Amino acid sequence: MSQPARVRFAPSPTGFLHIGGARTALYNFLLARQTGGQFLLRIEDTDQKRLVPGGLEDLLASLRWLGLQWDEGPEADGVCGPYLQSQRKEIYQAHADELIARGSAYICFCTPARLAELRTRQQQRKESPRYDGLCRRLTPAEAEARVRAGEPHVVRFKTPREGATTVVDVLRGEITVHNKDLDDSILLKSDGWALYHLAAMVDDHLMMITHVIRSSEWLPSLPLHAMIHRAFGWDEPKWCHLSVFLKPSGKGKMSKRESAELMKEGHSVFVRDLRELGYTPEGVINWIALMGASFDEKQDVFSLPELVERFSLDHLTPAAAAVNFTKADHFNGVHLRRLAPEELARRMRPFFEKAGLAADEALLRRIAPLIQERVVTLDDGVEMAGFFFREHVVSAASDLVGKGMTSQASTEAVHAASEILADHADLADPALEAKLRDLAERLGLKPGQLFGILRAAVTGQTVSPPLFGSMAIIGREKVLARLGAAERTLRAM
RNA sequence: GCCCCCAUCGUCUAGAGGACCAGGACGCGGCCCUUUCAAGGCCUAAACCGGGGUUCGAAUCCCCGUGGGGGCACCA
Repeated sequence: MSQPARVRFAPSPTGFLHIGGARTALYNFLLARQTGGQFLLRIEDTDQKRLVPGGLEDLLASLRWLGLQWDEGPEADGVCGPYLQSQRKEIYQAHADELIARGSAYICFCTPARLAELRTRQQQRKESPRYDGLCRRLTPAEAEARVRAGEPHVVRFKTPREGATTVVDVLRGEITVHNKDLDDSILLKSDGWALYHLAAMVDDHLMMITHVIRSSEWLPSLPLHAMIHRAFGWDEPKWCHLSVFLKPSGKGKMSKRESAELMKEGHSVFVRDLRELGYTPEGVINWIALMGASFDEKQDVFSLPELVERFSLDHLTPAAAAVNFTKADHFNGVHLRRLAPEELARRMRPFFEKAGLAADEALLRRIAPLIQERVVTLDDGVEMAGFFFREHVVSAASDLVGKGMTSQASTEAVHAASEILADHADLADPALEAKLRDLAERLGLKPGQLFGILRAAVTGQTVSPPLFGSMAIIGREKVLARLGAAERTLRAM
């Protein structure tokens, strides 16, 4: 085992937690647990304009639902707090000052208007938009005087103009860029707030982060981030940039509109939606863990503890991965089948209640084994087993007529079956099935023909959980009542 | 436009120079089991982006091309 890793998930609460963020959080969590280290949650909320109401709450709830509890962060105080960047403004300002003192940053007075104009000119000339370094020429005395005079200003990083910067990414090896291709990025805005580049690097250092595991959209600014660490004289953390998720077609990232379309098909990229759609934390975790990774040559079903055991950054792949919702269903079904029936019942209950069915827990517990290998998501049970909770079921007349049979023959079959069933106080009697098979034979029917009619009569469905198990749970009285109703429907044809 | 990253079945991936007529999983198709639907079991089809090198030997290393992705904000 490697040294204990101190890692962090550092989202910005500008929306609801999606599977990309969840997977980043998961890998951080796994490395921390795997190495006996700590998993921190830091909220990057320096840009108050972009915050979404309820975003933070959703984030904490989604992470907890997935089972990714953080060791330090909001609602889990630690020695490195506060863990909300909005409460760390002065820390960043002090570090910006230090960078200026070290000659690695400078104060810039250029107005947004000049910057915009500069950018336009550069684009017209087909040059990359970059700050021209005008304020680099200011002497410290000049700069200080203008600051004191109240002139608006930002702090920029003084990126070397010559040479190249090399940074090592765990998944990709050395990445080298020419410094001339880099910009003098802004570190501190004119309102005094730090930008991500400064805030995140300062916090990662102060919070003693050993591995920065984040989305690969940060790769382009990796050289800047490494230079910031180096400018302070700090040791760099290990950098690990995760592959991005592409839409199912593999062409491009998921857009907002596509996410809405997905929801209609029972899929989503948002954790809160997945939960509502009847996915389990186990299924979602398993699904996203394997998008961009492989932990075993012969096995791909894992629980969270199993993932902790096997996790290693070496198992991650740098290539982008297309999201595959069919696979989410598969993993969800697998994990649903792994649940103890009582647990399945407990988890399905809210979905029955949401559907307006008074789901008695004891009854649900008896039903669970019957539908366990049939449900893909927790809400599937409602459609599959709703008939257990309803007083009456309505069967379509056409469904009550056996395959290849007349309504007359079907009526007789229902009637004869009712008489046999009436003889059994307990429909769980194992002899019952043999008797009904005998009946089928006597009537010259295949078992499937008779059972099909009974299924439709008793459950109101053509597809249902096993007939005998279902009847045993429904009970003789109700079964006979439903059969009687079916007989009346058939006679009326 | 510029910079960076990536490239094995439809999809997620195994593969770190000979163990590969390329393995697993999802999905697809077929068979078995079966009262429906599932689940389960068995089987089939399906890939090393292209071109140059290096090497006795390349899916694996290098270069070029192509394709895909990401980034170029006083957002994160």
